[in-house]
Parts: sequence; C-alpha cells; structure tokens
Amino acid sequence: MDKIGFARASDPPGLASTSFAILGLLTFGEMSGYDVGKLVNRTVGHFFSPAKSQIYSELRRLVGLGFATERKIQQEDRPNKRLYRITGEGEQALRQWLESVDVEPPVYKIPFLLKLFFAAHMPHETLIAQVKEELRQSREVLEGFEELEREMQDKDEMFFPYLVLQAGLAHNRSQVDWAEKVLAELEHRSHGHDSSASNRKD
Amino acid sequence: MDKIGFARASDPPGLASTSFAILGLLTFGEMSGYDVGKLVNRTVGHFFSPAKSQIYSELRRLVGLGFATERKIQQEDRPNKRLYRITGEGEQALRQWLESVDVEPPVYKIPFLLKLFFAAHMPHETLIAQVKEELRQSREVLEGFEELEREMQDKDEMFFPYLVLQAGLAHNRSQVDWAEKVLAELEHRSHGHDSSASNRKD
DNA sequence: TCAGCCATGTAATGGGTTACATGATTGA
DNA sequence: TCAATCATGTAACCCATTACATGGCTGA
Repeated sequence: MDKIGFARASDPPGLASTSFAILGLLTFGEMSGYDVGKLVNRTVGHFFSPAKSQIYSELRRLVGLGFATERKIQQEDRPNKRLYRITGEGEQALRQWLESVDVEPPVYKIPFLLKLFFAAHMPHETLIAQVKEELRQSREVLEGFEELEREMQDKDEMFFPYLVLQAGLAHNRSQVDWAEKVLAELEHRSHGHDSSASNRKD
Repeated sequence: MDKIGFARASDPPGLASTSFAILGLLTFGEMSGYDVGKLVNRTVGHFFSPAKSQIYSELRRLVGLGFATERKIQQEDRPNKRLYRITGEGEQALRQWLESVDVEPPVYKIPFLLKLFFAAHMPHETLIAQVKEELRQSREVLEGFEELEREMQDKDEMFFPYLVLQAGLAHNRSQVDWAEKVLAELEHRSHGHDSSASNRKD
C-alpha cells in the first residue's frame, strides 16, 4: 500500500507542511524562534506541534530558501536572539502551498487506542481506570477549547482559526461521548454476567 | 512547555508505543514483516501507521530484546522471509506496558486544518474546493468504517477492536458534520454580504 | 532561599519516511 | 502484453524528539 509521497512533482526542495506552519505564523509579524514556539502553543498546537528545536532549524531553512530574513539582536540580561521576518518570496510560497490541491494526509498516533485494542491482555479493572483517566483528560481539553471559543467569538479576524477550533471541539465532544459509553459498557461487564456479552447492535 | 518525556524512569531501552503495536500484533501468531504490514493496515492502521521499513527494524529490535524469535525460511518463487514469534518475555513486556498508567499523549498532525487556519491568505473559491474534497474523503473513510462495523458486529473476540472502531466512527462522523457546516458557512459568505459576517453565536 | 519558570537557544540521538531492488502472478 | 499487485525486504536520508546550557526573575 506504500503511502503516497507528497514532495513529488513540485519544488525540488519540497517543503513539508511543518515548514509552512512556521512560515504561516511568521505572517503575524517579526519574531524569534522562542516567540514562534509560544505562538504554536496558543494556535496550531493541538493539531500540529513541532518540537522547539525543530522550529529553530526550520527557521534557518526558511532563511536559506529566501522565504525569511534573520537579524541578530544583542541582549544583556537575556540570551541573544534572532528575529525572523517573512519575505515577499515567502508569502508567495505560502500562498502557493495553500492553493495547491494536494494535502498531505493526516497522521493520528493515539497510544491509548492501541492499548484498548489489545486490552484483552490486561485486567479489566486496570482498563477501566485507564478509560476513566482518558475521559478526564478529554474533558479537560474540551473545557480549554470552550474557553478559547468564548474568547474568539465575534472577533472577525479570527474567523478561520475559529472554524478550526470548531473542528477540535467537535472531535473532543465526540471522544468524550464515546469514552462515556465505553466506560458504561465496561462497568456493566464487570458486574455479573460477563461471559454472555457480545458486540450486539443495541 | 517542553513536552514531557515518556521513556524516563523505567527500562533503559525504553520502548515506545510503536514497538508495542508490533509486539501486540505478534500475539496473533507467527508472521513475517510483510504480514505485520498487512495486519497493520487492516487493524490499527487508522490511528497508528509505522512505515514498512520501520516494522522490519522494530522486529529486529524485539528479537534483540528477547521479546520475539526469528526463523528464516527459504523460498524459491518468493523472496526468502523471516518469521517472527512472540516469546514469553515478550508477552510479559506487553502486559506490563498495557497496565502501566502512563500513556504517551496522542499526536495529531492535520495539514488540512493548517491550511484552513491560514485560509485568509487564499482565494475563497480555492478554499471551498478544498473543503469539499476534505468532506468527500471523510465520507469515504466513514463508509469504510461502517462496513468494518458490520463485519465485526457480534464477533465476540472482536470486542475491544470494536470499541476502538467506535472511536473512529465517532471521530469521522463529527468531522463530516463539521465540514458540512463549514461548507455551508463559506458558501453563504460567497454570495452577497461578505463584509458584514462575523463569528457570532448562532 | 530555593524551586520553578521566563527567555533563548544548541547538540546528540533516535524515530520514521521515501526511494531502491527483485521476480512471480494476475487482471485489463 | 503490460501495468499493477503480491511478496519480501534493505539503504539512505531527514524529520523530530529529548537532553543539555545559561542566567535572571518571581512566587512560596
């Protein structure tokens, strides 16, 4: 099945979407690698989270390609820093990427589901505890999103980020609902008649 | 914010969940790397998909740790192969991982949402086309899941995989609904009064 | 007064991907 | 008859993560 590649018939350097994430954030203004990291956390972090050090190397790469410029700032109390600014070429590259029809397929890596998949090999009680913990975490994330939603409401310049947030909200709500059902089902199974259960359509 | 690490105060080799995914699949019986790849596609592939070559290196690693054994099979018409079988130690390691409370946090990497986040930099029409395409794909995946659901229904040994599948179904349904709303909103905006829109609570 | 966070990054290492090989079989 | 798929894997490379550094500030 050999996953299709996405750096193919286009630019030879073939930037991946991580680079564009950072390039996109640079449209917010000139900033340091550290600033980019902070911005990532508050914006695209929930569906795209490069490690700090990768941010720095991506920034250098963007400079190398002419998509950003760098200028060094000496500081005394803080470590020196480099400020990056997107160039016209960079903006053009961003737009080109946005408009291109090929989108890299999403990647989901969810260790919890992996555990559940193999849960036949673990004690029932342990599983229940883990589902509860998962549920707790999902609810927590959901609350954070709802808070964000209130903040973004009616802010016109946030229109697209708001739509993205809606996707996150929908996802988390669906996972909370799901986890509740799973938990109920598992707890039901703990009591009494556990040998006659089956995946029947309710 | 420096992501917390998950190979910390435990076994020095510190296997990541990818290794356990493969170890878990080996509980289904002795098989080749190629077989593991096939199984991945049909089982955990939607929330965990290592590349082929990684499967091979993980298998070798598992052998090195004593969690699996390898035996070579000569073949004439096909390339030779190596068959891997989980060991008692491997089963124990798997169980230990399953029971441990720490779960690695999930990773979501969704380039489409990234594009949407920055969609202010692209033409409205292009965006609409891309949302449509995304919607189409989500529906396709959803149908595949629904098919799988029918196949797994009432199969008792599929109880946990069935629960996992439910998570996938819930997720995809939520994303289809979301995409439909987004599309409606965007199309509404194309016609007429586009300058007065805002993220108001409906 | 001391742990922890702010602020800024670099170095080392590993996880994971795409590209490369090979020969038989099957469907259009 | 020719491309696609099955069947099996290796080699090369890059993306990404965790660990390491450093010094001032801030809250308990």
